[in-house]
Formats: sequence, C-alpha cells, structure tokens
Amino acid sequence: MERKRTDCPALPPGWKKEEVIRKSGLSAGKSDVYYYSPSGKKFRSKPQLSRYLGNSVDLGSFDFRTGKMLPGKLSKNRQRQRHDVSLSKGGKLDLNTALPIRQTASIFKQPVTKVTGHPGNKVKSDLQRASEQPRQLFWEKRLKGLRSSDVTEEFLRTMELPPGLTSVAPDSSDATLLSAIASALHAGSAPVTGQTSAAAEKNPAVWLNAAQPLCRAFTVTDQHIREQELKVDQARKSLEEALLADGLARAQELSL
DNA sequence: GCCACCGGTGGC
DNA sequence: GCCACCGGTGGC
Repeated sequence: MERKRTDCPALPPGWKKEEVIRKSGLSAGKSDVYYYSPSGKKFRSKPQLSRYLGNSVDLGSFDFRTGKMLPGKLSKNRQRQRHDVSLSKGGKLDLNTALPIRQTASIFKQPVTKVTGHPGNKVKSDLQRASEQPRQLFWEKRLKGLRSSDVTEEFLRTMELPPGLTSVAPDSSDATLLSAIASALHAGSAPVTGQTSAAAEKNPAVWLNAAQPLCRAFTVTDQHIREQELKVDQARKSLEEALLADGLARAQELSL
C-alpha cells in the first residue's frame, strides 16, 4: 500500500508524517495526511495539532498537507500575533523574543545551547563563562518595527535618545537602538556601556561584545549627570505642586 | 470498543 | 469547484 511514514523537516525528531492514498469510493486516488507525535498520538487536522501544541506554537505558516513551513503563508492570525510578541497568554516569556533563539524552519522554538564539554577537549575551560548563555550577534535587529502600545492599541510616544548614543548595527534606526538599550537594562543587571571595542564594527564576529547592546561606547559627563538631576528635581517639584493642588481641592470640597 | 477509512459539507 | 476538516461506521 501507499503507506509511508516519513520524518518531517518542520517537526522535531520523533514526529512522523504519513500520507495515505484512498483506495476506493468516490474519493479514490485522493490522499489523507496524518501526523504522529513521538508518543504515538495520531493527528488528522491542523486544528487538532494546534490544540495539542497549545498557543505557544504558531502554526500560521505551517502547511499541514506538505508538512513544510511556507514563508508566503501568513494567516489572518498575524494581526493578533503582532500585539503580544513577547508575552504568551499565561504571561510567561515567549521564546519567540526571549533570546537567543535558533532561527530554524521549525514550528518549535529551539533555544541555543552552548556545548563546552567536548570529550578530549584540551582547552582550559572557564567555568564562569561556561554557565552563561551565548547570544546571537545582531539579534537586536529583530526588535526593528516593534512598538509599544497602550490598551487601546494606540502607539505610545517613544523617547528621544541623547545625541551621544549611536548604533553600531548596520541598518539600525534610533527606535531600534532605544529598544536594544531598554532590553539590555531590563534583561541584565550589568551596567550598559556600549561596544567599547572600535574593532567591533569592522569584525563583529570576533570583537562584538554580545553582552552589550549594539550601541557605540559613550561617556557620561558630570554635565549629563547634572542635567539628569535637574530633570528629576523638576519632576519632583511638579508632582509636589500637583499633590498640593489636589489636597487643597479636596479640602475645599469637604468644607462646602 | 477502537480505529482505518471514506463521505459530507462549510468555507473559501 | 475544491479541499480541509471532522463525522460516522464497518470490520476487527
């Protein structure tokens, strides 16, 4: 019979795809496609597969019949997906933007792992470094075009960056740089210093400091600090005045 | 009771 | 008109 269970390139090892040709009836000659999970569960439609995998997996561009990811096939779900790129329904970090992620043509997100324990490896290993996750060079480029919005889906106003901050990434806008710096501040506890090696621009594969955003090194002067202090001071004064006015208004309301 | 298999149909 | 999806059932 025409019964071939094959590996499926878009699915992890263990998943099988099967195509069964109909032998009789009005639909003889047509075929049905089934998938089998590693545990042996049979799937006969994309919705069924989707339900099983949960909403953390995007099957939008997965073609059930061929078993491949079709780049041109972005479903109507696309609009929705743009809004919650980094947070899945449960509020957990979605690996789609929790980096680094291997960019393969698989419906499953595959985190990058760093292998340091090759047998026979004579190189002295640095235990500190071995424990840290590798990061993909220029991953910040994937922040491009993403903007924050409020609950009404209205775009929020973005901040202006000080003129001293410039990007080392090719083809990078101010907005992307802002996202990259914000990500660095949010994701790590280390201070953001930017790329301190000038060689990073010429040969990023060797010299780029992946722990730092794609931002040229900058210096913070006493002047900068004073300006920032002034801003905070002004903000505090404004707040004080607002609270005072509010308190007066309430008091007046009560005495009426 | 299970499931391989084909029919029927809703949505495009 | 096509076909993805799923209901239904005959055979085991």
